[in-house]
Amino acid sequence: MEAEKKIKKISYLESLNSRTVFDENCIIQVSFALIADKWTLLILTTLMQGTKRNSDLQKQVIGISPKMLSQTLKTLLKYGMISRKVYPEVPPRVEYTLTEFGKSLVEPLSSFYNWSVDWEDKLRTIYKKTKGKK
Amino acid sequence: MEAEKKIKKISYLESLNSRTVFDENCIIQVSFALIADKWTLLILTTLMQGTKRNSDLQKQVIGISPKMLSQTLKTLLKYGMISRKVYPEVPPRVEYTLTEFGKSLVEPLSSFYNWSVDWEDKLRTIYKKTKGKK
DNA sequence: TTTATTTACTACCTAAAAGTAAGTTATGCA
DNA sequence: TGCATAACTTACTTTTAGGTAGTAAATAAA
Repeated sequence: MEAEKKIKKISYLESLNSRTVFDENCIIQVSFALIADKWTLLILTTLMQGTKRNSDLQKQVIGISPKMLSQTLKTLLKYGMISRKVYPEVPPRVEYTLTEFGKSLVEPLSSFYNWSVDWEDKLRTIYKKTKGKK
Repeated sequence: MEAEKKIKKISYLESLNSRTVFDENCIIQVSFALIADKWTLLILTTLMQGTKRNSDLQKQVIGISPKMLSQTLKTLLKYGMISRKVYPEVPPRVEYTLTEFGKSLVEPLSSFYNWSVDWEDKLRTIYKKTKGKK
């Protein structure tokens, strides 16, 4: 990224004054309300690798139930973040792909991924201590 | 950011092969399990503005209940992402500040913030349609 | 016609998250 | 001691997330 663009980008957050209110009129609260949950972010991250079938996702996103997978895909479809293509085959084949809107999340999600890698030891220690419970 | 660093950073995600499994041994699943929820991310984003008191956060993070605020702050304290300083005054004053670990989230959170601003119209349309319900 | 296979949906249930409201602690000073 | 106030906690209730199991659609091949 060019230094110029970087400066512009960080400035959004720095432009907030200390009395900025984060309500539903604030776009960051809106976006967190829509996508800030574990399964949604994991599925989006997985789809960044490319087109996937339902069964691929079921294999890759360990721990997700078939119901949550279908439900989350349906929501992302409704949001326009993924597209769905059905192949008239037997057995049926359905493929999910990120739309341009979905792909726009590559940067924030990569950023989170990098952060996780950088702080891996610390994060694992916390996770063990809390056993995933907050 | 220098182009070199940028390349290194994006490569974490690109280095995954298409059969990578996202289970609890995968660091991205661990980090999402710990912090991927609306209130946690909103409080962290707010604290990126600097030190805040409980009552400041209550005023800025619209919609959060006092219980959720206390609870989330307690969790972040346990994670070592924020520090807590009590001033022996009347009435009591307690200030919360991001630790170095907490500050390390500036980049991913800024990235999300920028994304939200870039897609503001689309996000608001979705939010209205769904009324925040998934 | 029956079978096989993937996807998706529904109904029912349990567990966890989160809201409400009331009460408690901590604090320094009068 | 009593007070005033911010910060915090607890008990209770409601809401939402999530799991399991069963079923249906699709259709080519047996």
